[in-house]
Amino acid sequence: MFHQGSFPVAGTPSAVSDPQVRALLGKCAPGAIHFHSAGTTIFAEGDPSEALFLVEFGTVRICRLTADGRRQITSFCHAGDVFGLEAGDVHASTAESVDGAGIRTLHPSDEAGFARTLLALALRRFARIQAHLLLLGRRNANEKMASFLLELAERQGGDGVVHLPMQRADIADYLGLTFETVSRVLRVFKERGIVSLPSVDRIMVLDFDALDALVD
Amino acid sequence: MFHQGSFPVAGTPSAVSDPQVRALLGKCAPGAIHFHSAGTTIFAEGDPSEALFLVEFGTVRICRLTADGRRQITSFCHAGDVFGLEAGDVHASTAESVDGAGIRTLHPSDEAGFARTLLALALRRFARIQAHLLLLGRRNANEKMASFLLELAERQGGDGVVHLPMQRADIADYLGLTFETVSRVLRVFKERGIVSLPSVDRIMVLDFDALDALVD
DNA sequence: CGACCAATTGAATTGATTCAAGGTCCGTGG
DNA sequence: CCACGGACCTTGAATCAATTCAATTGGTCG
Repeated sequence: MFHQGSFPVAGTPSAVSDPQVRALLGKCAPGAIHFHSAGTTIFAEGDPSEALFLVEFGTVRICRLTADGRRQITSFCHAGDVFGLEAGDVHASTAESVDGAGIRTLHPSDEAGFARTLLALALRRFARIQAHLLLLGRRNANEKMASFLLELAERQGGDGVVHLPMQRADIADYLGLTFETVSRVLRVFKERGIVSLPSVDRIMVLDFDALDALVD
Repeated sequence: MFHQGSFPVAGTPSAVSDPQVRALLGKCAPGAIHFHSAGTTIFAEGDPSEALFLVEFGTVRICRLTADGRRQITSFCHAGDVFGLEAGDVHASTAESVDGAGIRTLHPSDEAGFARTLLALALRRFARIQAHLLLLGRRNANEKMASFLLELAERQGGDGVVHLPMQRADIADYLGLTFETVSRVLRVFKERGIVSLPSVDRIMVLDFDALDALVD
């Protein structure tokens, strides 16, 4: 079993394919990689914002809570994603490891051109979040789930077998649903022959067209 | 009645109080102000993204549509707000005048430091949108409406009389509701003595604490 | 095996929507 | 000046999608 909490691991060089993130790495003092075991907090709402974070492996959820405990996950960050960028000097969201994640801390070495690199990243994130607004505000449970599966499938780039590093409650809080509804929608998809569910954390997409039809 | 469409008006200097926007203005060639009458499009999804826009007066809605016509308004922009910033070279959203708006076009004169200024703006917008995600995903109709009223009230900075430049359908599409629900929630607020409704486009907030209690 | 946590499934409930009238406001033209 | 038309808003009743509540099943670890 994984050790609890966060601890440093070997600082192997990042193999990041995204050119924008590579550009960012070139402008940062690369920190050590820390391992955060499943469920642990990387930073919390209100913590001072001092660095950026790069996901080396694993999955991170970025979330916010209402006073009475309802949670909204604003994004999942996978290997190669950068998170922790904030408008102010404290974090507005909490970042938690979903499944055991290796996180590299990036301390910006203040150069010219750094803002430009960061801007590109921020704008890209911005675009994704705007798409998520449409999903949360105007799509039903089936459409939300279809969108989520396609997002993961594209991200993982594979043959159609999608790995779910997060549990049902996380998916629910990302899509603005309950975990029971997530479960029910998956069953409906299975009954319709759109997916099969070889195990609880893997989904095999059999009919991409059906999912595409749902999202648009 | 207003002339249809967009036409130039006198290029009086902007009186913008926000320091970040002022900084941006200093790094841009200030374009002319165009007047866009109510309901007209400033730019549409897919249009090439070539400039930034500053709201001089009036209100602008930024929105996205699903294929079957459902609409999500991602933000309202009021006087002093900048919009039109995009990750790619085309607009991902549509911008429309809500009530007749004066819009100044800003062409970035490419200087050092421009990215930094823009980054600050983008991050601020980013923070607001993230808050909106929580609202759309995890709040009920009353809480959404309370949040919206407080947002407008703060923006207008006044005594508690809030002006609504947009109609019910716009509010609904911003909050992920139907216009009927917006209407009903306002009635409930009135019945509870939280607001009074002197006219259809003005809301007088009588009990800010009640609204605060709803949003958090 | 037994305990525990996650996921599934069913049944009842409910918050918001849909559908359908009315009502209000405002500008236009007789 | 008032009647008319149209756009927007309000309100009510019925419906429905998703939630809530409650078991039950499945999987994992000590």
